[in-house]
Amino acid sequence: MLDAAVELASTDGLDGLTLARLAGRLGVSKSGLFTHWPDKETLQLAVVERAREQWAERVVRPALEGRDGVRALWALHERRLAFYADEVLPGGCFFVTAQTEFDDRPGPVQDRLRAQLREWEGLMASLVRDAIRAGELRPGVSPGLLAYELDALGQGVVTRSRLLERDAAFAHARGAVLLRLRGLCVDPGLLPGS
Amino acid sequence: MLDAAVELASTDGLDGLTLARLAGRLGVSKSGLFTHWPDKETLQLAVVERAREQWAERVVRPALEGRDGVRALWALHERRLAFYADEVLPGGCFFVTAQTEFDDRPGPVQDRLRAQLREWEGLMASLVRDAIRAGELRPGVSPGLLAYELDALGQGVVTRSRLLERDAAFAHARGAVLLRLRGLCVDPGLLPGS
DNA sequence: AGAAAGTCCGACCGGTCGGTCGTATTGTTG
DNA sequence: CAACAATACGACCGACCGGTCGGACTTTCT
Repeated sequence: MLDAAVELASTDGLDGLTLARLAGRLGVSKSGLFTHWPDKETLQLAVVERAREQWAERVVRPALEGRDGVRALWALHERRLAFYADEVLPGGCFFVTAQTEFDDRPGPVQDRLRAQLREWEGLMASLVRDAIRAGELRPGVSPGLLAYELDALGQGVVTRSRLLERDAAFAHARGAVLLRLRGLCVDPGLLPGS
Repeated sequence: MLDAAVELASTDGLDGLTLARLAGRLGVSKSGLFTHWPDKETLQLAVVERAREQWAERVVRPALEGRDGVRALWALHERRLAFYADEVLPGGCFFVTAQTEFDDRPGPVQDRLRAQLREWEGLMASLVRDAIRAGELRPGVSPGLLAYELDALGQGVVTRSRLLERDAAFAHARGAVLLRLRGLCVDPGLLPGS
């Protein structure tokens, strides 16, 4: 049920997500939605939470299982690109849409999105720290900076694959991170060949 | 006049840009707007065009004057960050908002945004080619890939500086591109020291 | 069986949206 | 001074927004 809402929100935004359209898509009446959520903002918060679960299920968990350090970082990036390429969400990425929409609109929704972004970058930064500690990455690399790079390079593919040449955009997103990680890796064997 | 529209659109999006609110902000009546633009889509197109002019005036032109190659690439990035840091637009960046909003909404507005994005990345890619030809950058670097990297790393700061720690976000955006260009530069003296 | 609680519905509310229209005002031209 | 185009206006339109409300149906508990 919330999955349909996440799909709609990924294309039209959390605000463009209309109660009437969501109801129509679910085959229920608009007032029926109010049985489960008292108002739109509460529904938006539920949608944000569901999007997080979906991201954890389809990107984070499969990428991290059995991996750590640099291999986990790379798997995270590849899973992310696969999530976009498979068009799991029609709008590409819920978080890109929602963060852009709410980055200058204070309130509970922004607070939740901020916390989730912090958690996501924190995950990557901590994987970087693990990799340094394990001797996989050259010491001296800033975890926060590298997390920013990886996230920005991954995020950039969403609009670019839709507005410009799709295949080239994905190739760039993949190649950029691969180049960056290879440059920092003590043992290049941890990363795929090409 | 269109400047006010660009400002509003940078925060609320091209669709969230309401005729009534724009009229109120300009101190004119809503119907007065229809004297100049037949409908909202025409106004949106005019806003997109005005945003391009503003970007050309405040970022591209000052960055390119008297520079070329790597120095021009770096100046482009620093001008871009300054544009964001100075909060020229209350929403941070018109193009980030508009591209995210219209990347899955076909039509004349999307076509225009696509053309502008192509032009922007094309400019950077061609500067990269110039730099290679001039011997400033190591040969073998892909202009398209590097343009993607520079743009993604610059774009990422917009939402991140608003949702996370502002200063850290700008430092990351600056440091990431500086590191990347320094790694490719034959003569590091072309770039600032830190 | 019957009361209570949960679920969902259609009808409706005030407000805002993009857009139209008739009109008043203004500046220009003969 | 009169005629005319340009400009701006308030009033208004149908559509859609988020949200409310009273009633119908179903399930559960006593």
